[in-house]
Amino acid sequence: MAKITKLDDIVSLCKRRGFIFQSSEIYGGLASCYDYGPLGVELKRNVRNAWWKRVVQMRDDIVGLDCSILMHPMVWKASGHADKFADLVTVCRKCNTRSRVDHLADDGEEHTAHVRVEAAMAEAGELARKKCPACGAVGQFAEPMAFRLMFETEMGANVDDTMTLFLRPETAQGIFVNFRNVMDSTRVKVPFGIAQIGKSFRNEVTTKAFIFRTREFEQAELEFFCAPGTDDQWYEYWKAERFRWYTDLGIQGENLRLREHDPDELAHYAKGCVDVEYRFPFGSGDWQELEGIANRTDFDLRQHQRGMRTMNDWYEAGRDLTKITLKEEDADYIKGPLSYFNEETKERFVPYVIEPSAGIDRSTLAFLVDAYDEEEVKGETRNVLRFHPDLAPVKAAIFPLVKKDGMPEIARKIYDDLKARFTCFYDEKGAVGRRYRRQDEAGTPFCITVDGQSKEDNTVTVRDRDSMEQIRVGADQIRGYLMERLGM
RNA sequence: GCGGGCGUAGCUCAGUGGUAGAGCGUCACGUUGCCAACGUGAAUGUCGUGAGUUCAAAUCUCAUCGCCCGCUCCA
Repeated sequence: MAKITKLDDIVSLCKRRGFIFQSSEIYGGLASCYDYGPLGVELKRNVRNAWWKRVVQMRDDIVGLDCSILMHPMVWKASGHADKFADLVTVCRKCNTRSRVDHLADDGEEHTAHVRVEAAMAEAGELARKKCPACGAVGQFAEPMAFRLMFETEMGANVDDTMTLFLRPETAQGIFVNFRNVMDSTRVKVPFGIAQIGKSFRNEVTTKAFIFRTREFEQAELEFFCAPGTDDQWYEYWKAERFRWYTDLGIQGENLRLREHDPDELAHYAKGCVDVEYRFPFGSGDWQELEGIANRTDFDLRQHQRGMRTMNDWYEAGRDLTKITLKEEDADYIKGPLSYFNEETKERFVPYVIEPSAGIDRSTLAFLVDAYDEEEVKGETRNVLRFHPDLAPVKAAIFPLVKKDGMPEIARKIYDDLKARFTCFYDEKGAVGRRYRRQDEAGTPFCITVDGQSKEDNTVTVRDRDSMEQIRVGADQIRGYLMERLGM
């Protein structure tokens, strides 16, 4: 089995078959942005739907949400993004290595704790005595560059009355700020989860690697709220459950793994974090993150309780986020507005959160790469995408063997019937063998062919993508047959 | 942001100053009639973009955009 190993081959396949195009290509392209073509949009939608079905539809303890990309600026003050997503970076003039100012220490002693951007600014003045962690040169740093990791935009048509907003860098915060609303409207009880799929935006320092790291990307996030003390078991549960989702959809086990973060790698609020990683064929064949599953403790809800208490300061500071600091927590925070009351135990607490956060674009790429296969058939190379039926962009293609003798009419009728149930493709042009192979490269699981015999006994052939074997099925049973084989 | 490589048809690529090409794919017709068959014919190019040098630029120079690899970075 010859697997493609170069990213270029994948990019080429994606363009050739209409999965993924460079954004704004006729204008020379726009860095880090990609468009999904006719097959790609179906694939990506299927990935999204597979996630939603598993995480929301099939469960009675999780509900969905779809919140706006633009949110109140205070959301990002409370979450910490407004501070931390503005890291200062400097370059060592001697070795050209870039370092974050807040990562530098005197005489090169390393520390990785995040500090507020104001503090980093203050530190920037002291670069003269900082040591480059790469080459050891002291005081060779250039003027620090401020990286705004959140996209900014303005709301308001009247230029004199606009407010600067951020495009969300993650969908999770929209869930936290709607925690109260969902609680009040849906009669859910802890433990329960809120799930959301949507676009997020980050000004990544580096992008690259095709659609793996882009500045505009789609996330599928679940915030699963549980009682303190039960968080460890739910964390373990979601690790296993999320890993299984990928393998159930056909990712080969040897290309997938869970990687637990080291304690010093954890964000300050996280109690535990594990990545679901896939071995992508780019870079040095490195394992790359598809999804992170974190135990975020009660950090987020408590932060938003602090944010709610800070609103007056924000107004008084002329709505300038940079001029305020979050108010300290109420001593009685556990009874705050985002707390939960358990009727049975009569206990009130701020729920802990387990967060599985998956990248839809990354997963789509992984499913695409993993499904790709080449095999030798009679001296010819057959390219085939062995998608799981749930993910296949087109579920069945319907052909007349030849474009005459009434075969197209019968095939059309079958096509019209099937397309109401799932995505189908009709093709009557050229040799049937070529049509089969084209569908192989699109990953279509089944091809239905109407031939001479169809008119006599009302049967058609069903050709299997993976084995290339054909069987005859009654034309009036074809729908049920396919639905069953497709697991629908 | 640094270093290296690359950018010519939908894809893979050839083309080192003098008429823009090949294979594959696509389309049409014929033939065939179950696995990328064959025959004939056809369409498709801002040679990434812009400027410069030159009688003449895909080719030389500069700038710029984009992609890949390696650093760096990365909740």
